[in-house]
Amino acid sequence: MQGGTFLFQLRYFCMNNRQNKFQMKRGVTLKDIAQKLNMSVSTVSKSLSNDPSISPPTKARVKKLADEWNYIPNEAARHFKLNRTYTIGLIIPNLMDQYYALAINGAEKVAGQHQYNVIISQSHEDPEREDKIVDLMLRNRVDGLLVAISKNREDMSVFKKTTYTGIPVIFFARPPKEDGFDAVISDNEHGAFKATEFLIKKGHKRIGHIMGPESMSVSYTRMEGYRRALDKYKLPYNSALVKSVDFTQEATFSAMRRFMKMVTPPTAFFAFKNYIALDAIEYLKRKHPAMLRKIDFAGFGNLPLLQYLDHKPVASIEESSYEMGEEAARLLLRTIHEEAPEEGRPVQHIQISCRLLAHK
Amino acid sequence: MQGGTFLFQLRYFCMNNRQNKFQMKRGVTLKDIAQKLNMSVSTVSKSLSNDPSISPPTKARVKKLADEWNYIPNEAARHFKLNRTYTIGLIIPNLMDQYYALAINGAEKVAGQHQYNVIISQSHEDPEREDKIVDLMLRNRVDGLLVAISKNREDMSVFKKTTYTGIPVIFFARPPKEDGFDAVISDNEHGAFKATEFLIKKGHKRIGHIMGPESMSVSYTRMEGYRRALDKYKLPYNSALVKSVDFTQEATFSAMRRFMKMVTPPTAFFAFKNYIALDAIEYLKRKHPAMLRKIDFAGFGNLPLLQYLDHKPVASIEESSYEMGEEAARLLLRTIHEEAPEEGRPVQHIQISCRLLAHK
DNA sequence: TTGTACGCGTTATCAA
DNA sequence: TTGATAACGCGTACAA
Repeated sequence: MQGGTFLFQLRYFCMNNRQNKFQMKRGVTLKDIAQKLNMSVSTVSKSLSNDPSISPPTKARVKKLADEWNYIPNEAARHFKLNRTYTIGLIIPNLMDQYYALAINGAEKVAGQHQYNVIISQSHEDPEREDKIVDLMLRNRVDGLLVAISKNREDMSVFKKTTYTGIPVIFFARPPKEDGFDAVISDNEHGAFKATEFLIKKGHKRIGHIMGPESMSVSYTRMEGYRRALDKYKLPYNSALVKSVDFTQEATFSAMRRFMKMVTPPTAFFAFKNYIALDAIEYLKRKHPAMLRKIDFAGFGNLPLLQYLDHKPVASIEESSYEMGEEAARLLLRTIHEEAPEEGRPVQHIQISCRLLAHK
Repeated sequence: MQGGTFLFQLRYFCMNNRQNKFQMKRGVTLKDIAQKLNMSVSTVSKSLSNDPSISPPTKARVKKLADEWNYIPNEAARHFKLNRTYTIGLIIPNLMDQYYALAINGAEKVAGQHQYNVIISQSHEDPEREDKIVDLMLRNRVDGLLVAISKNREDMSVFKKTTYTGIPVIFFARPPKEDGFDAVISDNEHGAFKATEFLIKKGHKRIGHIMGPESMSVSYTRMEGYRRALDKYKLPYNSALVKSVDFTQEATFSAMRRFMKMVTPPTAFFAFKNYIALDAIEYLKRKHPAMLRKIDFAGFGNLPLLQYLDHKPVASIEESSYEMGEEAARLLLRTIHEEAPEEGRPVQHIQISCRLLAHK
């Protein structure tokens, strides 16, 4: 059924010539097959789904023609009837961040295992854009939403609305500040603790923290871990050693400038994430090359690109974002398949533990 | 219309209590609104689409209730009727490659501008998996396909079938070996020429080429550019200086091992792409640290991560993958909206020119 | 063993 | 100005 079939296909399409491109036939339907074979649509439908009530010869005829005509079942129609699209929407800040790319892989895997499609969209850290994406996805009737919210998100009403409408939303990586939402997150506090502890054990007494944006709750959680580590090892906490950045290179440069201007700058930094640490290292390269080898960094995110770097963090907190994507998707599917989502259900939280990874 | 509305929503959902979770109502419909207001569905539909034949008071009543009940139009149903899903499928080898991540951004932008959704899937360089993805996407009736084929793809029949069925396919970045397919690609030969020329002008006389997989046509195109540059500058072409790899680190290491074993190893390399150059540099770091500063690399792909590297290629060929994604999506949408796709149409090719980018 | 009828949410057409 | 009806592709309960 190679070339010949294709030509036949072409003829077939030419036959039902509809002028309007928007009404153009886009694929063979059960009806087409039924007409050709002089039988009813339901017989064709049953034949193709191997219904035992259909006689083998009939089945054979149907399957033969379906094959020749290259029939492809229309899942959209099937789902339409079921009132579900078997599609989940995935909203992330940025595809270029390998962390999210990995999480997507995990989510896609789980979704695929359950015959779900995934549609991905990026907020580019813009809450307004995020709102539009949610709206678009709801219009397209995704069965659920997987969201790593943009860093400046304040108003959670869109997501509340979504949940109340019966479309479950699972947050991952970046939980909302507000309580009451299902979420899958890393064990951020413990990870931060371990990273800081690693630096302390390496002998550092004065450790700075390049904190994440103040608009994100994770920033505080990680800061708390940093603080707990200092406490445990009887090091003083000094708020001057904590500076918040917004992920832009400029912000990190500016923070580093202020750090390095101090009378006694920190000898090590725990960074909210390693993309930030890389910018901080870049700053040292440009402005304080002599310090490069004296200052240690540790941060979240064991990025594949780290392997190529000469100057890199001494330790990373491996966040298992692939696993997080998997877990988030699993939780979402579970929620989707739950009975009676109207009933009150406890908020679900899943924590993925982090691993400390010393480099070199 | 905050909290109160939501509660109402809840009650609303509880009222039509259907046991079966698969038949559960998932959102307010036109019918619901029509029933409540004692009018026909068509009136409601027209009111919401601002049909001039509906009286302003009626429109107002409808819109008010639609708002209160938080009506969200069901695009799936709408598309179902129109026989199109306003969704395009995007198949790439790997999301972790920033090159594709950027291309996706470009494609998404253009698709979004035309109210199209994008569903993304990764082949992970596995043709079989790619086949399954195509099948799945066709079952879901995407309106068109954007594909960067996996490196080992030999049999193009799936895509032929797709095209003949009336679903346009645009290839990008990696065109098929076979002719006859629409594609958007970089000006690979010229890019390769410029990269090699750059190395020559830097004084190198013995330039190796770490070639891409032999299964990919682009590999030959880039090799041709390399060869043309040698020719132009009267340097001898030596097939021993060309070694093909398959993107794995092991393959690149092995190629470099053979290169460095030569009596006079190359003093510079033109790499099929910079991810390969990075592995080659990594090899030198481990095995020939002394040579690190003496050997130059140039390759395709100006990756954002390059900025953080100490040892990096001296030049990159900027492929404008964002632009390529845009162009590919544009071409696809144009093809989708074409009248009479049955008619013979010349194969469409778009070339994106590359820019040489010297680093540091 | 096969066919008929219906419904999913929406829009377009035609009738009232 | 509004309403009734058909249609999109499919599955299924029920009738023949």
